[in-house]
Amino acid sequence: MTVRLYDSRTRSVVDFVPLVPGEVGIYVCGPTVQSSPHIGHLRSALVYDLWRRWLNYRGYRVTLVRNVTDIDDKILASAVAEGNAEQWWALAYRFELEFTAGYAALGIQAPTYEPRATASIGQMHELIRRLIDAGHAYPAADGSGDVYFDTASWPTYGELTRQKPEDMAPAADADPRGKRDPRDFALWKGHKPDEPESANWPSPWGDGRPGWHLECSAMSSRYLGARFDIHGGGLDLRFPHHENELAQSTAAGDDFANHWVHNGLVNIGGQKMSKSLGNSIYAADFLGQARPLVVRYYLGSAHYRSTIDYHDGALVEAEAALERIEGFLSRVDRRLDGTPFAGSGVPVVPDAFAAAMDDDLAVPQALAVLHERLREGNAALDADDIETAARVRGEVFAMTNVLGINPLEEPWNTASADAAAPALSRLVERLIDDRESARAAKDFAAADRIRDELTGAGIQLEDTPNGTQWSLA
RNA sequence: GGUGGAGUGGCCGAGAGGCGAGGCAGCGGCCUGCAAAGCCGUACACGCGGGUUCAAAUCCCGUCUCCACCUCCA
Repeated sequence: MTVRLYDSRTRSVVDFVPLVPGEVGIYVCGPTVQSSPHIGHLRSALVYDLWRRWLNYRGYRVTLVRNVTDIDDKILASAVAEGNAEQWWALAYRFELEFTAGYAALGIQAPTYEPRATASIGQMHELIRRLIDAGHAYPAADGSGDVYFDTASWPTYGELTRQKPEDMAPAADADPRGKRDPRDFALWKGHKPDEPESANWPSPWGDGRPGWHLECSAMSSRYLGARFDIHGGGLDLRFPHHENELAQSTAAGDDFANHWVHNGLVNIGGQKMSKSLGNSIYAADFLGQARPLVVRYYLGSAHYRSTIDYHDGALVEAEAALERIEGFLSRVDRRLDGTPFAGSGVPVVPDAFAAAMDDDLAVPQALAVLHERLREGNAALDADDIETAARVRGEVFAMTNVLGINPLEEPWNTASADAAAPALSRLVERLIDDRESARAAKDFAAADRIRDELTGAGIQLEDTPNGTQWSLA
């Protein structure tokens, strides 16, 4: 079984062959922490969480690096905005915490390393040095302290996005400053008088701060080496960000990423979320509309390269699908309890599921396998074939664990931690007993009254051959 | 202008030459005192116009519409 992935550079699905057998290094562009996370940010992080979990399941030891861009024009602009008493670094950290909380809510595993741009200034300087020495970068002639990458000096510039430099729309650069060519981009930005002193680092080319693209080149090689397996990020980062990363790293002599992976974006009403349109759905609001597990199911259920177009009702549908999973698991565990089949069963994923996941992480098809198994398991329970039910339980466990949506595992299993639970249980069971007595006496009006009362309190009843079950709605 | 991507049934969302993924919603049935859950069955489809083929949602030609990137962006 070989994992295959779509490499956006070659625009083809290729067999994934790790540089070091059994190990995978992945670098993902994380957010610029300048404002609150929206659901697109969550989706992006979730995509690489799924890649990581699947590669783990396939036996690879995965090193996942996701950076935090904690300095950039907008962060500094916010910090010096009129009436704002917050330091830029405090603002950056405040939003970083929001991102971390959003990731954690969705059960996204923390990256192996999560470096901040401002902690790798030395590595960036070293990279600039190499680029200047190689003739691919130059300090601006205007004495600004800026250092630019010389795109004209790099013949393959544009290869990642298949663009010819001469075809690129004339860069409407607001401030060409000391650039030799509008397409050149800043590696180092000289300090400006209106920017805070705390955002100013000494460098051989003048005091200043790093350009955006440079950090990812510096940090990926710092944590994963000059050559690593997979570079990921949002589709919107392909140009200019990833194109520039590729140019500066390879021009400096690094082999850089073996494969490029790009995740699709989240649209609202057919359009990308953007501040100017004011159509962003923020993570905190979204998580308030449904259980985090439901949000994870929803954002993770589309293929990672597809655009997700959010629509009203999407979370309700995801909730229903998830309840099918939860329904089977609680049903099967009730039936297996006390039998030799109690327990998780063998947590192995079905072949069809594995084949789907191997095929460029085809989660939609993998979910189809999961739902087919749920039907098989439910049918087995209907037929009281507990051996089959137990086998399916193991498969469902394995599949949902890989997808991070197993309701019985961390971080979703929150039941029983509540001290009030035993008291509630006792009261509900007492009412169920009363209802049973009424039913036995054919007093269905009384029985239904009890059920209605419980329903009104948010408690669902289900009559099964093994007695009445209850659950919180 | 350049570079990519997308148009699938009431909705979401896969697939990519031939047994109509899967989910949600619908309809019929089984089960149930009635429900719920579950199971079984079932209708509805591939933007438009041509073409290739025994066979096309899938290939080819043309055409329409939408989206993304080329400017900070997951």
